[in-house]
Amino acid sequence: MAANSTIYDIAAEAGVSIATVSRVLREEPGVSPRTRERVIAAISRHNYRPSSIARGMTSKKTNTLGIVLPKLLNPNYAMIFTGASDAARAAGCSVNLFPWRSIVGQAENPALALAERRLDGVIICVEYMPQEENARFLESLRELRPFMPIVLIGCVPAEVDYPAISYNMAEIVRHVMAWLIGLGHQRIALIGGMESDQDQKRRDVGYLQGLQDAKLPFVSSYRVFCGGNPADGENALDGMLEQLQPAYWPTAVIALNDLVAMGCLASARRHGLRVPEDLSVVGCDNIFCAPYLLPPLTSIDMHQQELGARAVELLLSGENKREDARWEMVFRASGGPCEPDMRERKGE
Amino acid sequence: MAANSTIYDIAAEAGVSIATVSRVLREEPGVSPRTRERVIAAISRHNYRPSSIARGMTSKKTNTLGIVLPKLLNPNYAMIFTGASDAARAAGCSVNLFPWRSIVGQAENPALALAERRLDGVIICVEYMPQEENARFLESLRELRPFMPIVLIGCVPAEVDYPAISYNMAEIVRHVMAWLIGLGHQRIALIGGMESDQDQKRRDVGYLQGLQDAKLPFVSSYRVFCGGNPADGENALDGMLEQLQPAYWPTAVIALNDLVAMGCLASARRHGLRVPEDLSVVGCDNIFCAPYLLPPLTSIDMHQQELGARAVELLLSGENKREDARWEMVFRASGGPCEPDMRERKGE
DNA sequence: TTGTATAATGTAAACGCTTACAAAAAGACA
DNA sequence: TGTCTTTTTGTAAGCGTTTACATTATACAA
Repeated sequence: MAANSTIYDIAAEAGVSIATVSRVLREEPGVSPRTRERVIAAISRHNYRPSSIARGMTSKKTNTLGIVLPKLLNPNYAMIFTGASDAARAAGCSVNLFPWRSIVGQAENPALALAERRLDGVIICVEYMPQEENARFLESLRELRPFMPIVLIGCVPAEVDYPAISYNMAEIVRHVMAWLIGLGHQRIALIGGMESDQDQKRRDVGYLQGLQDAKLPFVSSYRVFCGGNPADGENALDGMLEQLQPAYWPTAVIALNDLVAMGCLASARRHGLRVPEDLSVVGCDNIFCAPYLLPPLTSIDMHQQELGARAVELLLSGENKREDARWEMVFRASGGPCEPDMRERKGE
Repeated sequence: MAANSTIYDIAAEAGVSIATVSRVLREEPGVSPRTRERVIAAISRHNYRPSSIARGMTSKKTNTLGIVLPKLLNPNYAMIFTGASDAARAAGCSVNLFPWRSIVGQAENPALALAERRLDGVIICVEYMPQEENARFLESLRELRPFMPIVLIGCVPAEVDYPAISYNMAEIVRHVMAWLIGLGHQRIALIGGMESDQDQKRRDVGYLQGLQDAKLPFVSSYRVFCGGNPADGENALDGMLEQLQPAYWPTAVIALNDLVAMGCLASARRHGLRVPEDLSVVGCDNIFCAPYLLPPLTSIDMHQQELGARAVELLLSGENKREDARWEMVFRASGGPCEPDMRERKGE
């Protein structure tokens, strides 16, 4: 009746040796039908389940993958996790989530926190990691690498030689810039991201390229660093608008992600700006609430569940290759053509 | 240099026995300072980390808790997870997430999927579980219980004798009903939840009590079962509105959760209903986007992070007691007084 | 010096499995 | 019937720790 009986109990009960029980457990051939039946009966009588701990001990496999994510409260990462978890389950593994903070809080060798779990592999999302910690982490990952397959997810610099599913934020932002500029926008703000963060560096590159492509000047007031939550976006846009004459207000903003974009919508509304007529807003990640905001949010869909799933597949394949993540722009009402600007005429 | 060296390697390197290394590892007293130092040096030279697998083998502790949640894509559960994860970390444990589907998909004894992991305890969120599967699951939990501490989270019926942090959805819905009725609403809809789901049963009770308290009739059209996503809420309200004469449209809806409420907002908007003037909407869970919807959503804050944290504490305390979850109503623009109803006058 | 208490270290078994190898049983065939 | 295969089953070692217990070193008193 015990869910915690051992293989010995089952063997005794069925009148066989533990090797035979083990064979039945692992569905190995070479067990006579009669014996197999007796063993199965004993197993179900005891509600027996082999200990994954003991199994891991001998087989050196834990059937467990790890995934390191910044935080789950952003639905973006919940999607990645879900995709990874589903794919792993299909392959007979489960996925352990390591919030970024929990492992980087560790001593001088953060990745060792992963090492002691003896995972069969680990997926690491390198987004949002502050530069310095990121560097330390990648450094300590080097120690881990010989013993645990690793796959990176995110805006992974070309020189980082790990298997990865990566996307190029520079390219994405440049694309959005071109689109906005094509709609007539000339004053475009880039909001969010920590200055020190890797992804952000790439976003900046794309932003500057976008301006350059259209021979637009770089205006430093249009470039604001901030955290990744709605309140951060709200404060950031508030600050920008309050610092500038209305005549110089941007006509479009590209937000770090949809959360920041949500904050921008709120700030715009509070400042009497209509979206998209007075201000176009573009977010990123296409989280579930994007279509339900007012106006619905134009965003970049990063296909996060697929991303998570592909990371698992790459991890299990053992190949050391880099793949590109899929992404696409989802057009909704919050992004639109630059309208004739009343403010400009009013403002002297 | 190897992150996967064993205690023997360290012992050899430091010229001591494995017992001594083990003592240093576990910071036991009774190791001379000189020896300790040598061992520590060897450990860091090798980047050695004791295998948690092997540790679990002897110590019978895995320092790992499990948490079973319906899904992470609803920020509600991401919050619970985050709270639990943080609290667990503070206690030196990590938390494994088991999506509900992944464990209920199992054979006839779902809880055994948890058993084989030899977790130090497991938190189970019983929300949304379809009645039949829920029953099977609780049944199989009985087998697990003698060997693994269990804490339930959710609308746990009084007769279920498990340690739990529970909330009474009947009470909450009744409270919301009283509030809406106090604002003059007479036609109140209850939208969402699966008919078979335990929580939903309690919501129904609260709804009926609320009507009874105010001597209002029960109108079956105002009662719609549906899934928990925005699209479900949208379809559900669409269906209700299309089925009824505008004169009989509800003036308020109580939604299963904020996702469903989001869908209701969209449906209302599409039907030309102003919120809250024509239709008040109340959600549940107070997810991060609730304040950013238009109008901002009145919701029930379930203090989910705290809930998760308390579940962990209860689990680790080993006490078999039931605690009440905290909750409070958060008033925002989507819920308001019942306005003189133009529709009623227009409709013949 | 010897003896005794205490601190430091070592030995070996155990945890619950897997697996290589050995042994026994069952068939096949002469 | 006996011999040789083939199938089935069992034995024992090993995985990397912890831990009870044994042993040795050290300190101190007599």
